[in-house]
Amino acid sequence: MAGRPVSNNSIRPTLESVARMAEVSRQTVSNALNAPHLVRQDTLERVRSVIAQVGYRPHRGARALRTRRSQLLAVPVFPPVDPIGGVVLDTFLHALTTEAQRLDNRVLLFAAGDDGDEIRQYDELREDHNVDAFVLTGTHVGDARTAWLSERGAAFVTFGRPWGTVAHHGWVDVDGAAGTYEATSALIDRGHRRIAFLGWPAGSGVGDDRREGYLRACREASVATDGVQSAVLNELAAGRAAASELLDLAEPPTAFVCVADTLAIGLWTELTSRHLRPGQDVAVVGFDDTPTAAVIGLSSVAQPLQEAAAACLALLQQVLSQREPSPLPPDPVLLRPRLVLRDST
Amino acid sequence: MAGRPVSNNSIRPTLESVARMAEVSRQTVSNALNAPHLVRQDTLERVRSVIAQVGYRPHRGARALRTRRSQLLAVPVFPPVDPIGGVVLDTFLHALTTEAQRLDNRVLLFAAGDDGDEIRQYDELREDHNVDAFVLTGTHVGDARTAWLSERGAAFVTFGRPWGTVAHHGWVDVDGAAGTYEATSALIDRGHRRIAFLGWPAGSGVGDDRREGYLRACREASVATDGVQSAVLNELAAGRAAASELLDLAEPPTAFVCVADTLAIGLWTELTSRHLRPGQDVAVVGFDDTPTAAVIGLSSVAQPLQEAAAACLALLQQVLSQREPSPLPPDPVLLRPRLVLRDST
DNA sequence: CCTAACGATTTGATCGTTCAAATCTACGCT
DNA sequence: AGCGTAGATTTGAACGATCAAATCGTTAGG
Repeated sequence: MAGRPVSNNSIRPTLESVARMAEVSRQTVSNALNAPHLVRQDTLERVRSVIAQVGYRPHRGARALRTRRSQLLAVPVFPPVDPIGGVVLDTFLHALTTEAQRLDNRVLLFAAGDDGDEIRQYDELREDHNVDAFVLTGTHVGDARTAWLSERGAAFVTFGRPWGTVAHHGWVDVDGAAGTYEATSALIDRGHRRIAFLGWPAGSGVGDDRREGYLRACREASVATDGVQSAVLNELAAGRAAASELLDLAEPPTAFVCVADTLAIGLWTELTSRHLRPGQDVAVVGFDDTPTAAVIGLSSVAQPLQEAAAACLALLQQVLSQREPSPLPPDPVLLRPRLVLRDST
Repeated sequence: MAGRPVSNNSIRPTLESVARMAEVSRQTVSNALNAPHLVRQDTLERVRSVIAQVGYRPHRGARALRTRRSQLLAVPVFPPVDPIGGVVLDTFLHALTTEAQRLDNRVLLFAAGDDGDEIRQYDELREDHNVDAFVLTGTHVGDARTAWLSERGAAFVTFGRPWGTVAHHGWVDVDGAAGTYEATSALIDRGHRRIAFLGWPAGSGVGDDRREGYLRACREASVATDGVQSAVLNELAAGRAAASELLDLAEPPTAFVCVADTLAIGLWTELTSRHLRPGQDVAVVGFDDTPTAAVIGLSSVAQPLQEAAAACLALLQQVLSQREPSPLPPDPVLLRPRLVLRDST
């Protein structure tokens, strides 16, 4: 049975102490760890056995000081706003943390208000904390943050496309249009010909993208879309009000595609108050596959957040592996979301 | 006179470079920063002006290597489970991050499954990452984590009482009983004499505590509690089912106190499906004041999460300021929650 | 036989800071 | 003058790792 790490002196083993014990030099131990191919086989085994025996683990602070690499990833947290959809970012954060751990990295959190504040944080995190890279979320039109980071040659990826500009950096995103296209198509396949879209006001990137998928599916199937599109803020009450209006039409929709679960659930409350049963009387599909959707049986388009997080880290590894800030960014990753069908469809 | 205008572009200023420029030694600059009282007034000013001029900021990695203090706080993240109540921990995490930043610290995230896994993470975070302290959430009966940390003299606080044992460590918690007591009393004041409690199964610490407040308020007002108490898992569906049962009683409750918003909302769905209007036909009070509660107009008991986070950091500062692990922990902090009355009461 | 080349290993310097101890200066006191 | 002392400042040595260059031992080539 392999020996468990022996706590010899309560004093933490260092490269030096391991070296003495294995009767080699510091650097050989270091090589055994970081560049094993430079070490002769028998020496390697001897060193490794001592390392295992004393339970040596390199001190990351010391390493960071020398290499200027901290193995730290900075990620922002936001004040909770959206009661339903907020969980998306939380899930992403959790996935990112897990993935980072797998790659022997860690996530350093920071809180920021506006973009300017966030940029100030970047500066501090880079300069003082030696953070290797950043993951940005919530990219928007005219994003000042990416420009700032690019100028300084900082490594970063965004979860979200660089809306409206050419990408000078790596990014990962979910193909929202593909998601709503699939959702809408599924409704059409089930015979619906009057399909409404509960969306956000134009100009939001994400919202426009998701609406596009709905429109394309309808166009291809020659389903009319006039008068059955709403554009409201991402709030339960707003969703409910918009839904109410659509249901009052002379020819009300038989199905709804929603830009987000938050709006879908707003619609849901309106339906139940009208004694309309979701799924039987009116079909509904949301977006984001929040836990709430799962609980109430709402069909929804699920973002592959785990994969998105993994992709972000893969891109970062790619960027970080290059010595100097590369002029051309890595290929962006666009992930396909998955339609989760439940009782509401 | 000052030396020639050194164009130290692009290269980060260090103690050494600042020292040269101010014509003093490294250590004097260090003292100017960390122990100004050791430096003569005029020297201090000279040094400070150079620091400001070149924008010097100490390198935290180097400092950490020497002082064995990283200014880092490790906090766990959990996979999102509770769609409604999960936001509580998120809010707490955000508050913690903000507070930590104010105190020139940062939050390092880690993901863990079970307690054993979490303990393995502690080890790594302490030994390899030099993390100064931990904040634990979700304390439970027979918690293995606190014992492990205490044994090793690690600095930590828990957000949540050490249920069932004597505290060997600092903790911050919210007085759940006080919250449900206040909620129940408010219902009694409004004339309710048949008040149900939607709670969790016994043995959960938090759940028992909150139930206790309800029981005390009823006892003091001679309101009966037999047959109107449920104990179910923290899920919407479970809450709804339990509520349904209670509403079917010969003499159904006119008011509900719920151990969590999740159950309250489960009850809510049952009410609306029975055409009972919350607030008018049946009074409801939840717990946690989640955004969902705010949206639908559900009265709820709000935890002061911002203050809780601040209190956690205050306790940690206290613990960390002592040279050696103190035998007696700092005074625990028990915060009073706040009853937020809305339409449902 | 000499030397070049290569693989394996060691040595010295360095990252930027703080700790611990040494030095220097000025001043008051006998 | 000599001495002790406190305050201000400097010096050398860590902290624990990696980088860059030097060294050593072997082997192959001419």
